[in-house]
Amino acid sequence: VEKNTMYIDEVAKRTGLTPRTLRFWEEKGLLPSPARSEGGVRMYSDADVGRVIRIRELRDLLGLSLDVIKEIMQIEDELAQVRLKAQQVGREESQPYLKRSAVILETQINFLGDRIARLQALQSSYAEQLASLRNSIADLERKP
Amino acid sequence: VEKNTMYIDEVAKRTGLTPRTLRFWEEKGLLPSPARSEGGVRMYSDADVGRVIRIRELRDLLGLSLDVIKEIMQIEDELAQVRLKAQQVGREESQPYLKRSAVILETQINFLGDRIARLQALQSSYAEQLASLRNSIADLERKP
DNA sequence: TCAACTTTCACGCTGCGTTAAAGTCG
DNA sequence: CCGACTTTAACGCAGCGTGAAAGTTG
Repeated sequence: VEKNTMYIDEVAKRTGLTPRTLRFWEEKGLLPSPARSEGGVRMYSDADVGRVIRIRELRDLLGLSLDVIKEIMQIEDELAQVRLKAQQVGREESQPYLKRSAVILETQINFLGDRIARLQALQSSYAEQLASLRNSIADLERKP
Repeated sequence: VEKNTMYIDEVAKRTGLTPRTLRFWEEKGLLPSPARSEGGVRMYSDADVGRVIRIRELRDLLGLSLDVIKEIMQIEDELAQVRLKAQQVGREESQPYLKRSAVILETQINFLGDRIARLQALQSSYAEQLASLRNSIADLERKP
């Protein structure tokens, strides 16, 4: 089912969200106002869906507030713009933008690394408890 | 500064939360009602602080709702109780509880593994973009 | 025309932040 | 008695869920 224009309910199903959430995100400036039909019904493209999925990841995986996500998305949009212009416009002009973008990406990567490490620590502590539990269970089974 | 009894503000500083949040969690049944002074002021122990930190991890790292966290904490409390009784009470009686606890721990471990994998995927995508960006920057520096 | 969607309000719930007013601690 | 902290109570805000009432789509 590969359509490049769809109703809000289709977007909701593809992203695992609700129409209400999509309208709310649009209202808050996280999503651009999509095209409208003659009667005023929202019509979405596949690109729109991609953006929704990106935002959902930032919310669910990182638990960021919508305000913070909005900033990140604006930075990513700006980054994409800069990279396009870097090929058309002059070299020296675009370089500082590229370096700024690199710094932003590094920050994100470090932030993710920290998160991952802490989750792994939590997982290890659970794994230890599980191993200890299994020993207790095994003891019980040896001497009934 | 190792006290085993302290005011709510000290707990707040140690956990990085606010007194309001601690009182709210207590009200919602996440934290047990702590001891009170003569005048009715809450007095916390180091053990209380440990519980707060555990809850904070579940909220920040996993983004779970307070209701879900409450269930998890109750399960962990029950697990601790069962493991204590398993040494006193009969063997056959405690075994099913231990096995149920093991299943719960496995579920948590798998959930964490999934989270970690998705975060690593996100990190990889950022790393790729960063590498690509650095290529562009290097190109600009070679032909000024 | 009819079912199944859509639209814009608008109120409700969670998880606290933030005063306000009064009491406790040292 | 005083300043810093505490108490309960209450309203406010974000991020939606959940209808209600009316229009659009096929």
